[in-house]
Amino acid sequence: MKAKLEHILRQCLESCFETGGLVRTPIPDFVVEIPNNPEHGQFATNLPMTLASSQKRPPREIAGVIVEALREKHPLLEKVEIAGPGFLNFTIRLEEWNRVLAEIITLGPDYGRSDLGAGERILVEFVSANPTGPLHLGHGRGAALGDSLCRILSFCGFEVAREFYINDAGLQIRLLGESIYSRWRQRRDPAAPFPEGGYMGGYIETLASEIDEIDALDALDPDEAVERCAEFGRQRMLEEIRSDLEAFRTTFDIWVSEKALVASGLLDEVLERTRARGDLYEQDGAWWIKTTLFGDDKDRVIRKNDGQFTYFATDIAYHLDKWKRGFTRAVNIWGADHHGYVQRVKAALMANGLEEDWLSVILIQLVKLWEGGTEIRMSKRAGTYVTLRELMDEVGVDATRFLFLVKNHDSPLDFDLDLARKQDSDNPVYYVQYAHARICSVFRKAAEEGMSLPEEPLEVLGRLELEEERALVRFLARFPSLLADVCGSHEPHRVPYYLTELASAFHKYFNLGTRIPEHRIVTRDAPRTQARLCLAAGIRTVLQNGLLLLGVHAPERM
RNA sequence: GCGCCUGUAGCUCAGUUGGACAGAGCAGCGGACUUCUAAUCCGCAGGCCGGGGGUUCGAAUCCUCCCAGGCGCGCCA
Repeated sequence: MKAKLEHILRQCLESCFETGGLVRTPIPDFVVEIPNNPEHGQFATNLPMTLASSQKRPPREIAGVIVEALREKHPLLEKVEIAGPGFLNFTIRLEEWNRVLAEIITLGPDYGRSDLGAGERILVEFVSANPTGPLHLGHGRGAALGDSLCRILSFCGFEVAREFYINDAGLQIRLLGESIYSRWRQRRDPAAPFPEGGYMGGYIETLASEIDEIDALDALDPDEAVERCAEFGRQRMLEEIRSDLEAFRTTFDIWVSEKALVASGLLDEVLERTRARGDLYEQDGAWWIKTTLFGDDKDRVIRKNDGQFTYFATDIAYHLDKWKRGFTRAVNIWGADHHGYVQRVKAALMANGLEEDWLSVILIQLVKLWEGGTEIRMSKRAGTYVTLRELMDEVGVDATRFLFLVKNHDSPLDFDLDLARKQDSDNPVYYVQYAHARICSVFRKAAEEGMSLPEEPLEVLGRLELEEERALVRFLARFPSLLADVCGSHEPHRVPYYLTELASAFHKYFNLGTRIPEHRIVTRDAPRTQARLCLAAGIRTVLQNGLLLLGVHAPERM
């Protein structure tokens, strides 16, 4: 509806230009929005004010010209008013709103789907954990965010690829191997040394006993044995990560191995190209890339003086590989502790001829865990951290995902275990789910009374006479533009907020019937009941579609 | 020291990309079940939007300077 209105306004301006009512100028950026104050209409625009300077006329006068031009056409509009310093306030005809509701019922699971992305190919890389240990809460937050964003983008017509980058080339994997090998040796010789900075978690011991059963490490020299342990650990941890993510309802299309990437020779190609452009130089026996040419604060080493490539080098190669695979845009979801790398990666990509905004990086802040009013401190090195798996087992996937998604990614998240465990309405996920279950229950009741949805919703929707009902219809109409906004802002947290607000409006409406029987959905008045069932069906559809985009179930009973 | 993020009710956070009088949930107090599910709803109370200055018709939102907190500033990965 908002998009329609914007379109109408543009058309209207064009006709004002043609008739000479307004001087032809470029159309400025203006907004159509839903005012907080209902007295300001169902929609409002600041268009006249944005035109004031180029037209050299007072906003209210311009508004008058526009209103005059609108008056003739557009059956959509019930009322247009000039208000305040030069706003236009719109009221849409009731029939139009009812048409939207009828459409929601027809579209069902497709309501909100769009071709906004026009098939644009976009690569979303997220989680990308080192396969050196189980996933922790930070990964969970990234998984929920990335997965939900992907669901929304593809619902809106983007062709999305979900990718997990496996950091399996560096010293971390070697250290994993050493840690496992050490634990294996300690099974016989408790005095065997444990590597400095090694992985302390109990899962290392599990891996050690697993490998003991299938592999004769005794027969190998230590170096080979560590190698074997590393490969075994990598493999097992990847399996575990993959199955944990699947349990978390997060799947990936592509798993890229850093090791394979390094072996592919792409790195040499990148270096050659960078050298050819003159953005590579040697100093102190190392190779440097001139990232300062593209907004970085200092140049960066990509090959150390010992001949080893830095992590940064493979990162550049990796991102160029994404580009070569034909994606017109890339989104990375990183922990906020990596923010220092954003500019240098972008700089390196620009040095290779890419546009700066080809890559956008979403940084997610830390997750802190709270229980009984105190913070549970976690340390990966010491192996004292709560895993995503434990959290899922403890509070369930629905609550975990919802609580991760409900906050903006750039503010730190306090995860309250006590709250997450609660099976009541304090827990926002149940509040929303309950609204859905309640509607399902209403339909069961209606069926008992022999009532169901009408064949032709438009014939009965005129019976939605309560202001609460009409406001609900208008609220449902916002869903598509909400999703469009999320595609642009990469802020899925707006969806749970919207759903919570919708659930609240529904619960409020439902409760009208507890005092006044005529306000119940199912009454003896058949046409009115049918109209209200339409409304309930519309709400149910939006709740279902919205929850699905969050990866949260919509239960029929609770 | 430099860079990024954050600062809104006692607590946790929204705030439609600069709009009209600042919102919600929890916590507190007081109410509503012979019901389509009370996992719900209604009412009361609670604010110098960290602070100062600026930009304009208009600022929680943009600029600038402070203050406080988090994170990052390796030829580590």
